[in-house]
Amino acid sequence: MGALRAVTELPNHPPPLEHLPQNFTISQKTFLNLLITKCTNSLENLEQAHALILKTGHIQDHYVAGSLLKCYANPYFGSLSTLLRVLEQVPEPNVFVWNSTIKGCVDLKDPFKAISMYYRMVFSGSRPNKFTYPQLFKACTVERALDEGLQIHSHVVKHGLNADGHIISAGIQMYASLGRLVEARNMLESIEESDVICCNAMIDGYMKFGDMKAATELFEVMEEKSVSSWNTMISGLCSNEMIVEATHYFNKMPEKDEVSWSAMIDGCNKAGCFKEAMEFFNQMQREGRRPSKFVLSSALASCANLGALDQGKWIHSYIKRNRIVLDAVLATSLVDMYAKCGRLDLAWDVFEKTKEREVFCWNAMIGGLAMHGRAEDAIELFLKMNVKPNDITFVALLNACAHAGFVHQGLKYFVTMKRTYLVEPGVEHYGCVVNLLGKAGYFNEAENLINSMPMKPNSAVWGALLGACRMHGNVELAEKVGEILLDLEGENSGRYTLLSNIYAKARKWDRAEEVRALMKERGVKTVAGRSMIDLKGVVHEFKAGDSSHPQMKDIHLKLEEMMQEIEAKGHQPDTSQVLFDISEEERETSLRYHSEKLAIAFGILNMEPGATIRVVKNLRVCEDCHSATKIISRVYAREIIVRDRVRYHHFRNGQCSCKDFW
DNA sequence: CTAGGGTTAG
Repeated sequence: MGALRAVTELPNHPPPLEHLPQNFTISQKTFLNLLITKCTNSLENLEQAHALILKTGHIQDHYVAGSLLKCYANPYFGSLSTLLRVLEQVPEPNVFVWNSTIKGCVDLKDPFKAISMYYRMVFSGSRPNKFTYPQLFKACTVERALDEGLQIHSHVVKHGLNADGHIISAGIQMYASLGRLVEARNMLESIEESDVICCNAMIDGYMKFGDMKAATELFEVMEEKSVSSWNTMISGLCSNEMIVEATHYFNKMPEKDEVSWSAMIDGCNKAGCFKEAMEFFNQMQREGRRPSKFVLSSALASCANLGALDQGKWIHSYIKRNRIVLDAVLATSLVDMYAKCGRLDLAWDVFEKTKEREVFCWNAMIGGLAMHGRAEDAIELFLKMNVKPNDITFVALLNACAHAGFVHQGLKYFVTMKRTYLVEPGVEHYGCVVNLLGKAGYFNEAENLINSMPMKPNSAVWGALLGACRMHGNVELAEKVGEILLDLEGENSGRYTLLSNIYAKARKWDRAEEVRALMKERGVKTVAGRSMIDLKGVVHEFKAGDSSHPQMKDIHLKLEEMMQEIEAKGHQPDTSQVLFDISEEERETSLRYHSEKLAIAFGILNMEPGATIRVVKNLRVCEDCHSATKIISRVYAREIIVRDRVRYHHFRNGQCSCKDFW
């Protein structure tokens, strides 16, 4: 503000004439320019500076006007409408003013506007330069606008700018992201000297389309590789689930930076290797490297998926200890971690303290409540949202309704999401509603909905219906849906398991056996059930049939004892489904227990009396385990929290929070 | 005169 007053007073207090520099107006302009670049901390200041610029006529100066435009492109309080209004105030914009406008449109998330501004620029006779095109290619990338991209490319060639690395790398990215790898490669070949960044962009493009061979070949022939080249390889390999190869590059690279660690840890997460991700995070600690917010956020995601509450808490305290700013993303990661580790209370603490809540943060909290079956709270929170909900929000909301059996509420939100909130329902929303209807036993309505979908129902939609058939023992429909599913997604072992279990429960043993035989015939491998439990910061993992855990003997003894105990208290073992989730080989060794029973026994064995046992399972719980766990919670006076693939089960005193509805 | 490119997070 002081600076503003000073400049306002400037014209009234000119320095003595003999000291007036010849370019006084220039220096005033420079001062103005400095002022507006320092004014970006609030819209109010910026508007005052803007008024001053208009009043003094400096808007005619392209240098000043360009800087002003840049300020209005600020993502915090900039807005496209003011940006464009400022442009209209600039007489005969020059190339710099146009470039600032184009970049502003891209930064303010209206890339098509950027392209149309370019056309206006060309039409007005301003000649684009090498600074114009990178932003335009970026705009085409975001909008997936191939036609415009081709035209812009031809302009680049026409202006003789097709040797500029900045432009070419943006062009490569555009073509590659649109799957036009040949065009991207041609662009790369068109520059004479090899440019590291262009090569990296090309490698990234190959990786995104799964062409690891081409990516590796290019990487090998590169004369000079930057750290980013290695990083690009690592994240590309990880996104193609090639963790071993990525690790190889990670270990081989001559120097690692922040991004290398982040790419490796997040890459493991993306490939579903959460334990490996944690190991890299721990390795990073051992090597004394300070994790960036990217790494912390990825590590929190690993904790969330592993149910590693202690580790997650440690990261939270690390963040506090080191006074790392809890930005919107990091706060959301924390909310998600706490919710997924079964601590809604702690998730809520973080959520409540987060000032600038973006839609992601709301989604994490609403999704967390949904997972725990707390539909009323999820709906209440949804109604308090002060930002526009997005598609994910409605997935969370509809799931909340489905978990709690709120059919009418769910249907209401399904209708209003489009009408009131202008969010177009996608196939996943239809899946949620099919799940909602099916679980409540409205099979006709669910089928009608599937038939009326504007898009082709995917396997998740049919899977939701099959799940409902299991709950209600609807064998006829299961048969029909199963056939569709095994056709649509013949490689997914879970579908065979579910269908076979439905038959088994209806005592149709021959049909159950047929499904199993079909699976074997098609060579589909079962996904082994795995349960994880976090003990003092170390995640222990159990698989049915895997006796590698050092305490396995004690665990089995404990389990035998537990089973006798609960059978005496009325638990009737249901063996019809127990054995199918594990592979043939394991079944022959006659293992009686699903992984979560092993994990629970381990917990009872090792944790202090009364401590809550938290288990995370990769599949859904079976009925036998569910009813056994209920009784265990009563007999052993333990709270047991099991997170399955879809939701939470909070067992306490012989009851489960899902009210046996899952 | 100013400015532009690749790899990492919810």
